[in-house]
Parts: sequence; structure tokens; C-alpha cells
Amino acid sequence: MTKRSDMIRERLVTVLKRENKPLSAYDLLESLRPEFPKIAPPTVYRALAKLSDDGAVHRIESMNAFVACAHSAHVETSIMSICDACGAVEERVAPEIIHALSHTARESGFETKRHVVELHGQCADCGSGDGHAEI
Amino acid sequence: MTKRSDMIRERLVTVLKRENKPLSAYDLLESLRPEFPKIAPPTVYRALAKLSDDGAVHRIESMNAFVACAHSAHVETSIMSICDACGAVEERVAPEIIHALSHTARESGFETKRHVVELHGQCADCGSGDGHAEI
DNA sequence: ACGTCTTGCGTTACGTTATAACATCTCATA
DNA sequence: TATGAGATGTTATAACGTAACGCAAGACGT
Repeated sequence: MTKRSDMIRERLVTVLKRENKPLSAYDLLESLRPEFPKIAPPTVYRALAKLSDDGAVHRIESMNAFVACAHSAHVETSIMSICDACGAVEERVAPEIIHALSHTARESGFETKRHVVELHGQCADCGSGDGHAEI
Repeated sequence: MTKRSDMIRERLVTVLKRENKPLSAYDLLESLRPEFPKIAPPTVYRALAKLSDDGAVHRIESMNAFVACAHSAHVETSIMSICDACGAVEERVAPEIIHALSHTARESGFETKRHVVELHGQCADCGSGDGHAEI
């Protein structure tokens, strides 16, 4: 039936993929306004929650922002490397490190349900050139 | 000279240590109001920024909240285990895992400056008893 | 078909988190 | 004392997030 909410989710992913950097819920709200003039925050947050559940987008906790999943949607934890100079995010999976985290926590009886692993620094492009973004 | 800002920082650490769980900047603001009736958000945020720089408190990015450093203040990255049932936070250091994270990022030329590593789940107390907090 | 129940979605309104910008104070130094 | 730099206080507002309510569309028994 192609509901409005389906279109909104689709649009969100499109925008996130095109921008390829973290966008806040309100950035996304604005980017959808031309197509959906009356859209309100809860609609965007609900769409993001579903996409996030499905693994199609990931939330960057340390930025209160969202990125498109760089792989096909998945549920394993990603390690996010965020370039503070140019904003680019690289998403990697390294199951053995995630496992090591769970393991070390379990030593004190802690059962991990969700991992948040975010690295801030400088990407190859920004680092090599001496600290400035150079697109 | 014991400036007001020194007293505020001291008080913040005291409150955080006493509560031993993540508190938002506004929770902290309220807890300081009896002693500092006219205190405003920027004052609290500035105090927290300094304490955070000094390693005396840590910010939990995934909760927008702050905890006292469980060790003596330090600068190495901690791994924070946050019990979603009772709110308790356990702070561990595991330099080899942090190093592995930096290392894996460096493989694509990313130079890590700051690590955010937060685990959500259930602590030993809440897990053993079958999923509910039991203080 | 008719009621009515549930579920999802839109919308309003508000709560929470964070900071920009400017005012004022304090202290060092001449 | 004058003055300038840096720290702190204050006002105002921006940015992020959600509770709660209401309506509409499909599901289901009769």
C-alpha cells in the first residue's frame, strides 16, 4: 500500500546515504520538509527508531546523530570511526574486539546487551594533509 | 582564594560519588541549587567540562549523563558498563582492548584521539535475580 | 454489513539537554 | 590608578527528544 511512513523511511535512508555523514534528527526533518511539509519530530524519530532496529541506520551516540549503515543492514555491533575534521564516518566490524569487550565485562558478572563503540579522531584524508579537511 | 567555581566542582564530584550513578547536568544543577540558588546551566556545564578534562568525572555519551571517576582521576579510556535495570555503572580499564580499537582503525589510516566505549546490559546483581533490580 | 477492537500514525505540546553571546568581575602589571 | 586579559556569571535561545491524545484503517466475530 506504500504508506507515508514507508516513504519517509525510504527518504531518510536516501538522504543519509547521499550525505554520508552524521545528520541530526532535525537536519533530517528539514531535508524531508520539501516533500512532507507538515512532518513533525516524532514522525522522524519513529522512522529512525525503526530503521535503527532494522539495522539500516546507526545512531552515533556521541553526536546525537544518525548515519546510514555502510554495509547491508546487519545487527552486529559496528565500530564507528568519526573524523572530527571532515565529519566522515567509517563503519567497521571487528567481532573479536566486541567479543573481548563482552568477555571482560562478564568477568564481573555483567551481561552485555548493547555495545557503543565510537572512535573520534582524524581520517586518512584529513590526517595526512596536516589536519585540515581536503575534499 | 577558594573561588565559587572551585566549590561548585567539588560539590559536583561529591554528589556524583554519593549517588554512584549517572546524573544529568540538570540533575546536578538541582542538587546544587540549595547551596547555589542562582546557578545556571552554563556554570554546571563548564564545571563538568573541566572535571572531565581532569579525569575526575566521565561523561556517558549514550545517556547524556555524568559519573564520578571510580579510580583516581586518570586520562586513559575507561570501559563503562551500564546496568539498564538499576543504573549502576562499572568502570574498567582494559588498555589492550582500547589499543586494539585504535589499531584496527589505523589500518584504514584513521588516527584515534578519543574512544567512547559503553556497554549496556545487566549487572551481576540484576541479572542473577532474574532481570529486576533488587537493592 | 455492522460494531468494536486493536494498531499504527499524525499532531500538539512540552520536557530535557546544551550553548552562543554578552556582561561583569578579578587579578596582574605598568 | 588605569587597563587589558582571562575567568565567571547571566540571559536567552537553540538543539534534541518524547508523552499523550486522537483519528483512521484493517482485523475479526456475529
